[in-house]
Amino acid sequence: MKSTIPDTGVPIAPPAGNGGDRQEASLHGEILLRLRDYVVEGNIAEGARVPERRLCEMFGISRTPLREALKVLAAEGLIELLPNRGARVRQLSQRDLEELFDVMAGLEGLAGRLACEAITDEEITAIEQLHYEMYGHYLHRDMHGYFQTNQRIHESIVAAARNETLRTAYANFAGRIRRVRYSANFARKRQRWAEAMREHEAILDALRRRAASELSDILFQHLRNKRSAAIDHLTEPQGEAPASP
Amino acid sequence: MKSTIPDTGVPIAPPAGNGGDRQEASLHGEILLRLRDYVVEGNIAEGARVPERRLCEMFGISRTPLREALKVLAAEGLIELLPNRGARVRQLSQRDLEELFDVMAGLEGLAGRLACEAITDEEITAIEQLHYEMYGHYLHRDMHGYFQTNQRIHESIVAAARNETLRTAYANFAGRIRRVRYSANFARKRQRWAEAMREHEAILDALRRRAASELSDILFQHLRNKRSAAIDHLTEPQGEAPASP
DNA sequence: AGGACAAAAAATGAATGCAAAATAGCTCGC
DNA sequence: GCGAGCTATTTTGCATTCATTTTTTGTCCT
Repeated sequence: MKSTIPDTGVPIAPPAGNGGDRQEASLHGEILLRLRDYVVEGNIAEGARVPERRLCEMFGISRTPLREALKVLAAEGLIELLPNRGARVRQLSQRDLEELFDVMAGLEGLAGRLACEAITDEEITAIEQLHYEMYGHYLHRDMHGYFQTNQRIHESIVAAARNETLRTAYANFAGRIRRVRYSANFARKRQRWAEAMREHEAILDALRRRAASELSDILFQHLRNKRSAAIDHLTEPQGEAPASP
Repeated sequence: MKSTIPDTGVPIAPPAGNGGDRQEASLHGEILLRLRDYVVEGNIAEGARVPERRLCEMFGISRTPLREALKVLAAEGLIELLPNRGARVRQLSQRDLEELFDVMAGLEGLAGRLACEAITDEEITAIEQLHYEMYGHYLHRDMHGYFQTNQRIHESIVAAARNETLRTAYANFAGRIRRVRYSANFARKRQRWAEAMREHEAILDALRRRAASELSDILFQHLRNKRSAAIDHLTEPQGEAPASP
């Protein structure tokens, strides 16, 4: 059987040797980054307890900085804090997911609107490149590649909005959804896939024309449709995904 | 006796008697709410240090829960945490304000869009009532009343969106801006005021027709114009506010 | 045997203690 | 008189400790 927390047996991680390139002076900041990733990547089951003690050992720290990080993650909506009963990975109901997708849709729509005001031709060209790359993945039925490129496109649009506040909020909500996305890959249906490609064409077109309101609408609808696909997938998960033999 | 708190001699604030109707089981939660209000209401100057020790005495608690609350407020963007140098009230640059207003504009646009899908006739009637009330304030040049009613209208639209996630995010960003709003009251100019009233008419009209995209556009633009007024006000603060010598 | 109650164990929430860093204060030199 | 350098105080960050609460375990009664 498989524990919710993979016991690596490893005597803790290097205190300062952070895996990525980012760095944090304070311990709680470092822990926050690592713990957030740990949760977002789905290392703890939905609704399962977040064991303070275990994590303290795992990170090689005391409870104080860990608990500080937990409070922040709770504020971000990744976990829940039950009084006197510890932290649990937040369970997203179908309604929660719908709400999250709608907020993401709104933020992307906003990003598109703002991007129209500031985006350069070079940036548009770059997005076009990504678009063709994604089309290639689509033709080759490369789900993973498609997904990644798709994400990069949306991130490029958000980046083009030139709004760090928006960027941060977007990343936050994306993290909450990603937790789910790890377990269930949406958009498996061919039909939806083709639709998504057409929508992306429309996005590019509106972007080229810097049609702010129109782009905002299209992006919103695009995410809305993603939402439907995702919810459908959760409702009837046996859709058509031929699991690897 | 019931308290392990070292008697500072100061009566401090009532431990459980919170001013509002909300309640929090845990101390850090309680402190978080109170400290957030304390900062949002502008009790600490922009960029000023947030004195841990002082606040601990003020709330009658130890540093642990206070520091947890500080971490959360930092995550919310209200304060900044400088490594080994304590917390400071976040100083919002003009650019930060622009970004915040744009995000608010996007969220309100989203709220309007979603509201069109779910709002009831009764809710619209209620908003119309508020609108007339606000119009009265406008005619009487009652800035404060106008502001409050205006806020209630926007909150009503957000509420009508039936999206708690959006509501929470909206409240968060609104808090960040409110901190500034306390010090500088925007929209002092008569012209902008009249414009805002007209925009509100258009908002109501679109809402009645459940014209989602249109309402989204109008709300975005409405906030965008508010943004301009605010920024203008900051740029030339000698507008008509007689600062104390 | 099954369930209820009680004691033990563990986990949580908050306070305190301690080392390191930063700020302030002070002396000394120019 | 003024500034550089050193020391002392304060402040921060984290670990540890203590009091409660929850959860588990064991026992007893029906």
